[in-house]
Parts: sequence; C-alpha cells; structure tokens
Amino acid sequence: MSTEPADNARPLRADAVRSRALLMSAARDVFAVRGTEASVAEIAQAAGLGKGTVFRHFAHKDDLVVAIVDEMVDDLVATTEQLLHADDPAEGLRGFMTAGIELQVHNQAFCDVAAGAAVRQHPVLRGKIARLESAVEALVDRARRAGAVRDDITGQDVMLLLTGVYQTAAPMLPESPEIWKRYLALTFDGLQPAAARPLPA
Amino acid sequence: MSTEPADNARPLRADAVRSRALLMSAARDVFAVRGTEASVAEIAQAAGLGKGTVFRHFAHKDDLVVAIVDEMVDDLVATTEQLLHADDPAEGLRGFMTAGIELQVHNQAFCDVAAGAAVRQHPVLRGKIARLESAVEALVDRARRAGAVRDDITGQDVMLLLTGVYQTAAPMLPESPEIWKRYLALTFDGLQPAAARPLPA
DNA sequence: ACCTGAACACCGTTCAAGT
DNA sequence: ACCTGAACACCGTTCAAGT
Repeated sequence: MSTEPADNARPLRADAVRSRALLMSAARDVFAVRGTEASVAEIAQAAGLGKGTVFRHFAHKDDLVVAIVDEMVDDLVATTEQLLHADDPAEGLRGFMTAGIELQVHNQAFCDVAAGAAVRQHPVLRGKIARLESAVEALVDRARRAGAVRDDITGQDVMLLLTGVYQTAAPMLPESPEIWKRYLALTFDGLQPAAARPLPA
Repeated sequence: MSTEPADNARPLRADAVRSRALLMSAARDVFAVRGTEASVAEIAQAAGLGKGTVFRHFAHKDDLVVAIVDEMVDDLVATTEQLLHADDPAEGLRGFMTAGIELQVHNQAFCDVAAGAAVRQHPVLRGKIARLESAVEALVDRARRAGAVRDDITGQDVMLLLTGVYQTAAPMLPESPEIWKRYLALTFDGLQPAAARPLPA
C-alpha cells in the first residue's frame, strides 16, 4: 500500500488524507509524462498544494518517486505471477518481457528508474525489485524446463534485458513506436537453445 | 578538430588559446568521472578559470559536452575503420561492439550521451553519429557477406545494441565489472544466422 | 496536525566592469 | 578580446508563521 504513510505512523487527519490523495494522483500523471526530472513545484501545482506540503508527506523528492514507481512494480509483479500459469511457458516469458518494456514505453518515470536513476538504490525499491526478480526466476525456470530457453539463462538476465531491450530501441521510438518489438524478437532469438554458445563467466 | 572554435572564427588571442586548452582538459577529466551532470562551476574550478570564461568559449554547457563527446566518437570512428580490415569479419564486428561498450564502461559522459541525454540531438553530434553509423554499416555488410551475421541485421541495429548491451549490464557493473561480456556474448548469439527467426516489421 | 510561502544553497546563464 | 564574479531565474529542501 504505497499510498499509505509509513507503517508506524498514527492515522492521518482528514485534510491530510485528502492532500495525500491529490498529491499521489498528480505525481502519477506528471511523472508518467515528464519523468523523474519533473520538479516538485510542478507536481505541487498540479495537485493544487503548496510545495511545503509535498515535503511534509515525503521528506525527499526521491521518496515520492519511489512511492509512485513502487505501485508500478507491484502491478508488474501481479502480471508476472499470472503469466506463471500461461499455457505456453515460452509465451509466458515473452509476455513478461512485453509488459516490462511497454511499461517503459508508456511511463517516463518507470523508464528513468529502470535505466538506473539513483532512486534505484532506495531500500524500499530494492526490496520490491527483489520480489519481482524471484517471480521472474520462477517464470524462467518453467520456460527452461520446457526447453524454451537455453540452460545458462537466469531470471536476473531476463530482468536486466528488460532495460537493455528498451534502451536499444529508445532513440528510434519517436519515429518508430513499435521498434522495440524488433529488438525483443532479436533478443528472444538469442535466448533460444539453438543459438546457445558458451557464455563467459 | 573539436578543440578548435567554430570554423568561421578569427584566430584566438594567446591567453584565450591557453584558457581553452585548460578548459578542454579539465572537462575531459571531470566529465569522464562524473558524467554530464558535473556542474560548469566544477569544471571551471578544475581548469583554474572563472565560470564566465567557460561560457565565453561555449555558449551553453551542452556545447561543451558535445565538444568532448565529439572527440570520443572520432576515436571510435577511427577504430571502426581499422576493424574493417580485420582478418575475420565476425571478429571485426565483435571488436567494434567491444570498443563501444568499453567506452561506456570507462567514460561516464559518453555513457550518459549514448543512453539518450538530450545533447544527442545536437546537430554537430548527430552528424558525427551518422558518420559512425556508416562506418558500422560497412562492417556489418562485410560480416553479412561472410555469413557471420544473419541477413536481416543492419548497421543501425548494431549501433543501437551498443547502448542496449551496456544498459543491460549497467546495474551489475559495480559488483561485476566484466558482466557486460556476458550480455555481449548473448546478443552476439542472437545475431547468428543459426538463431534467425523472422523479425517483426 | 497540517498547510503555506518566504528563505537558503545550489544550478545554468547573462552581463557590467575590469584588463 | 578576453576574463571575472555578481546577479538572475531556476532547483530541492527547510522552517517560521499561520489555521
């Protein structure tokens, strides 16, 4: 529940609950379009709040970014766990990669964080990313057992490739919004057992 | 000659020549370590100059970034043209990708710009990147004719994969500085004719 | 408790004053 | 011509003053 304050906090007063909801909603919209570089003043204005209020709810701008991105990673974890039951294990894995890349295509803030913005190191986000990674590990295990991916591929590889495939396509996306499908397909070909040549340690 | 001012400029006075050399040298060092987010004040101080002097030589911080990155792309173009004569066409192509990725590993500013910092759109840099791309196109053509890469791969693909492979490895580099070799190998496997399955349009 | 805007130390950029 | 630092409009963050 990232829309809630820290676990040990007392209940919020009614006006604070309202401020917080307005803030989260504005932050979702503004970050999605303008990325993590959107200013706190910009978000405060979109929420109809003073910027002091933003810092009352989130001590640092990064904490706000984390709260928003955390929600998105939650969604991605849920999607991943559903894909674990896909009929075709290979399609399950491809479905995860498609979801992760489309998230980057449609949300600038997620894209910034995935690409390695400093917020990545935030403890809350690190924990959530670890949860995602274990879900992905299960997805990869299943695909591997079905012979759909080579033996030497790990869940971490697939996680890292999520950013890699998106960043490969990124410079061309304004002109060719679907170009990421090309690089996802190319990457997927490299994951096939048929393509396997020994990888360096 | 990116250490020189614009083509149509009058010759610089002796003190300006010295300032410019100090500035370029400091910018090379500072940008390499701290990336494009290093402040102009930081570079001015490293050069022993007032920051007003920086803006006298480069009207915008971005122009200074471009001048420095431009030099690095020049070096990469030269490397690429030499690799065109490598004994093994596949090794020539792999050599280019290795050089491009190592540049990102060792130089934070190059890495920032390759990853899509706004400076990428600067006309001077766009031109230089286009030159690099045609050199890479020749390298790919040669590898394709030798049957070392699949038919549907272009020079642009290889250019884009340079960032992609680096960004895949980026989160792990502090712990595993050689991990990029794993993803380069994996990507290279995907480029093999044996791995080829039709790519989306 | 909570909200707010003025104040602070930064940033890139401009420019008047010095040589 | 060239160099410089003070001044400006931004940024994230703090905090005294208000309810």
